[in-house]
Amino acid sequence: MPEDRLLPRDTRRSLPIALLRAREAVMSRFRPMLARHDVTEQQWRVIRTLGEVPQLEANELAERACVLAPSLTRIIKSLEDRGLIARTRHETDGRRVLLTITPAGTDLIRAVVPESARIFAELEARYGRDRIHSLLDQLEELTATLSGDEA
Amino acid sequence: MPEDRLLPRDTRRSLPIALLRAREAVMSRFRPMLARHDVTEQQWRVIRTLGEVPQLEANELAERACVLAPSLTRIIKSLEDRGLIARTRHETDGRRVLLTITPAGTDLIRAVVPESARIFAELEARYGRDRIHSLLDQLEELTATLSGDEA
DNA sequence: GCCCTGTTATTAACATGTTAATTATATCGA
DNA sequence: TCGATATAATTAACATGTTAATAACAGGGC
Repeated sequence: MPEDRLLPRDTRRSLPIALLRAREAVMSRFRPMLARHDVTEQQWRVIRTLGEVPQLEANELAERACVLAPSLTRIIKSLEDRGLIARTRHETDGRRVLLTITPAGTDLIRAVVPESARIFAELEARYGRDRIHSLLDQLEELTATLSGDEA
Repeated sequence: MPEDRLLPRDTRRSLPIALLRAREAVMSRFRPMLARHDVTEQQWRVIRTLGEVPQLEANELAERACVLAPSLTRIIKSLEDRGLIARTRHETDGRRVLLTITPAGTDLIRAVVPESARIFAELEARYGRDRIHSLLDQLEELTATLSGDEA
């Protein structure tokens, strides 16, 4: 067993890389459609998240949309300039920022959702609905297990 | 069933977001260690990949390390300046760039690998070795299915 | 040998990721 | 009330993602 090459583990079986590749394989199907609507993947997550509730505080929005606070600050600025979301100050706590979606924002959601559903349906047809749900279950369990406690 | 809220699909069951969260949960365990060695996650993927073969062309390296060409250009510049990798021109084809790891690069690998293995072992212990392999299988199948043909 | 075309890598321009520092506001306790 | 501490958001600085354009070279057909 010559050691001329260093083998960290099994690179072809790396969990982080497998997650990265799978994510890219999935997103490459959605990105062109989102680009046609002039939104990035992250901007779409923010808009869609705001479409689900009457209003959200910035930190909650960041958590749900899976974007870091500095990114959210920039995205909010951009989406507010485009009139897709609205920013308000909390009444009693001047630090907090409240976000809501605008009518233009809901219009965008209504335009994107059917296309998104179509793409996802084709993905389900290709890979199998039950297998996707099974995969989702395992991903959620992994996430829950690892974020359980810090160590 | 009032329609005051728009429900794209089941946001809490979004495959792209689940992959993103899982990836973040995993990487958050490795990032601090890599930071102590002054490399980013992507730089580490590049270095580790080069540690597995005598030499690689840039396009092959980008593919294996899962970084886009423009990112690789920047990373190569940085790692070459730090003496961790070496860049050569292909003998007969002036367009191609050949990359090899340097002794300093292999030193870094030797320093990082044990720590990486320790972190991964703890992850395996926590989530289960067989479950991780099962998850890897499914991720690879999903990736293969979706990148099978373009549509 | 020369144009045409395709390929490889780089650059450009902008958006986001990532960590640390900073600002603004709240809250608590003396 | 004041001052110390904590929290929310922003900013700063750098690295990477993403797409499009460009530069540099190869190869084929004439």
